[in-house]
Amino acid sequence: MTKIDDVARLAGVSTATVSRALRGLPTVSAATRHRVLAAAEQLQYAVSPSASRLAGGRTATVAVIVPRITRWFFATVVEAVEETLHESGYDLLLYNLGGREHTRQRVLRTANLHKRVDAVMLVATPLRRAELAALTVLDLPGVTISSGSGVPGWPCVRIDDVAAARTATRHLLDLGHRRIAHISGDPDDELAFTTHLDRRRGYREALRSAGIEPDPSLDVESQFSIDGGEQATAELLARGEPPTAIFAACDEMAMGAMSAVRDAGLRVPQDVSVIGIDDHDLSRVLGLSTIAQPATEQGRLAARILLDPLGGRDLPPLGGQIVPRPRGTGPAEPSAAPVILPTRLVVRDSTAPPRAD
Amino acid sequence: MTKIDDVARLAGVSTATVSRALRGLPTVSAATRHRVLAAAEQLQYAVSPSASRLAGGRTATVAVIVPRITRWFFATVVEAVEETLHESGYDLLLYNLGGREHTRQRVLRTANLHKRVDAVMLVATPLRRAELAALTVLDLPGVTISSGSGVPGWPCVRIDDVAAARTATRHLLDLGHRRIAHISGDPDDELAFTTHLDRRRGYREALRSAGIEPDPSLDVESQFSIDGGEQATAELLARGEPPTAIFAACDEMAMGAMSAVRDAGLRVPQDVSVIGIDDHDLSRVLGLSTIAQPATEQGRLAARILLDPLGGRDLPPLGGQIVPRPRGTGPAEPSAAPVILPTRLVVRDSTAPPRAD
DNA sequence: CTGAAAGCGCTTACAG
DNA sequence: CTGAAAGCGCTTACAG
Repeated sequence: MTKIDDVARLAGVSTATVSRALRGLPTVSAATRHRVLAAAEQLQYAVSPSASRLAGGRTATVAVIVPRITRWFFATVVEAVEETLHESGYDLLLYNLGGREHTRQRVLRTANLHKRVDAVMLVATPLRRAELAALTVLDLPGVTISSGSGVPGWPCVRIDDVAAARTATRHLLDLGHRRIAHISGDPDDELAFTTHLDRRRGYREALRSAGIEPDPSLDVESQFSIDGGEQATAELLARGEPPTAIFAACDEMAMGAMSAVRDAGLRVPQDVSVIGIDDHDLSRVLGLSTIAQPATEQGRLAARILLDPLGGRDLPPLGGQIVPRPRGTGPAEPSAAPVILPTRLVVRDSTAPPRAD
Repeated sequence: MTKIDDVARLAGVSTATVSRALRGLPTVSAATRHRVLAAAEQLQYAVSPSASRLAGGRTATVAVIVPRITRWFFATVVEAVEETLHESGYDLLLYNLGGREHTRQRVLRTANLHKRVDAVMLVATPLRRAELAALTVLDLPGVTISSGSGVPGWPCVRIDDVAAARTATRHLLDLGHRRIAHISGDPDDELAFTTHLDRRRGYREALRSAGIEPDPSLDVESQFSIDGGEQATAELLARGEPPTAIFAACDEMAMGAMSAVRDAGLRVPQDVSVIGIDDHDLSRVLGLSTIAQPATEQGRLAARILLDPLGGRDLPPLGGQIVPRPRGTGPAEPSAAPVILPTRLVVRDSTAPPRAD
């Protein structure tokens, strides 16, 4: 393979000049740059990332850590992040925790991230104390999306989960429901996934605002998945007097709920209304009412916030309609407020007034 | 940060010995290894990947290229690949083509992959001539999953798309359908995505075997997505005499088809039967009949086939029930036959005999 | 089994 | 605007 020396020789300049010209540094004359580019082109020269990283001290790589790439929200976020990162010349190292403890321990360790990436993006993965310490040692920049407890010094992009849950619950209340169940979060969740806690809080707040004391027997914990929603709902329907409406903590659970309601011989929404949070690709097809959250925008915005101080190539300046607050030019302030993106109630066919009996 | 010299000094050995001990090379005495490990532990030493890659000539990184990470099949494959790769100490660089031509040109170029990865995994992305040439120059090992035209010298893991489509169509024929429509693949597909061509072929073969000449007006092209399935079906139902059954090239299209059938005031399966291919997570919930394909197994197997000659760490030997043929110890033979994984007809509620009118 | 030394292929002060 | 030289932090023959 051709190396930088070959290009230097052909262009009749030093390797330092080749390096500068190829990276577009301003301190190269137009004529020289032109010759270097032509030589590199002719020789099909491609820089060695390892050598460049070792000498330059930056990897132009970001670690993106998600709980499960197969879930709608995470896949959608990653798709947006991938595009933004690659546009700016950054590589994306994907880590899928998959609920496996040993994976988590391997990934979120000083040794793994050290010198491997310039920054970390953590999606819906609140850190434990030891993990936080490991990252602190590295002093890496990073950004979190939808993470309960943020990382000190890292910006955070998210929605207001409490408000989203409140809106969903209120929609059911407005329709006249009083027995409103909630299905949510991993009970044995070692991973401290806090999203479902916020959503439960919003659910309870909305009920109390309506003068209803939350009924623990209408609050079932399960997995954040289709199967989880199905199981939780089956359990709910088996317990004495069934609810007239179910607020599921995410659309995938809501889909499982719809399925379980039908399996029990009941109809959605005539017998049981169902609402979720997300606006999953399939929610429209299923007629599922939901609180839409902007997954693509969260991914894109988080990636740009991350890249901004790193100085990505070809990155258009931050600003425009999606950024709700002005940002300084330096690194993010330690206690920067999270960037909250808006959600929106989408009413479809899965919610209706309770039967009048 | 602590470097290899620090560890060497503390352990009282040379850096060469530290390097060998840390990588588990056999030519280190137990006592020395022990001292080195203790020193590394004490200093919290983590090797610099860039330095190691530059000196060692291998990156321990694999590029995984998928059309769209947000689709069920690709997300599921990537999840399995990620686990297998990381278990073996390899990094996963994710590339999501996303149907964007410029992304594709950037990724599948000699310059991008050169020295960045040790191998490439190409999922459902048949290569064009120029791209093939670019990869050939690199002489990189690789593996393809579900790629129409393979890459010479690269093993391929896939299902038999023609047979899967034949089975789906035959299921509809067996139920008594005669007017069977097919909805499939991207018409303006610059990406040469050949999966839909194979599936169409299977559809036509099955019809002909049953003495039915395929009716072009029952064969509609669209996008490989929910929306695509919806549009194609709407179009189909608007054209004169509607079909009594629809075979969709993938489950996502089938879901769109179910939705469109209902939007047209018809019932599934009473008025129109629908079947897809995949066994998407949601297919069970939707009661969608389908041809199940093993996405996780394809990903895992392809990753292991890739890693086998590269010599991944901690990789259990290939073999066991999922590998249908014995493999040599050397690199894959140029003309190795594709590894075909089995599919399975799953009958649910979306297919039934046509109405007798 | 272990070490001294070269070398991997770049980038970065520094000097001019 | 450009070049000579050092250095990034490892691994790998080679020699012992």
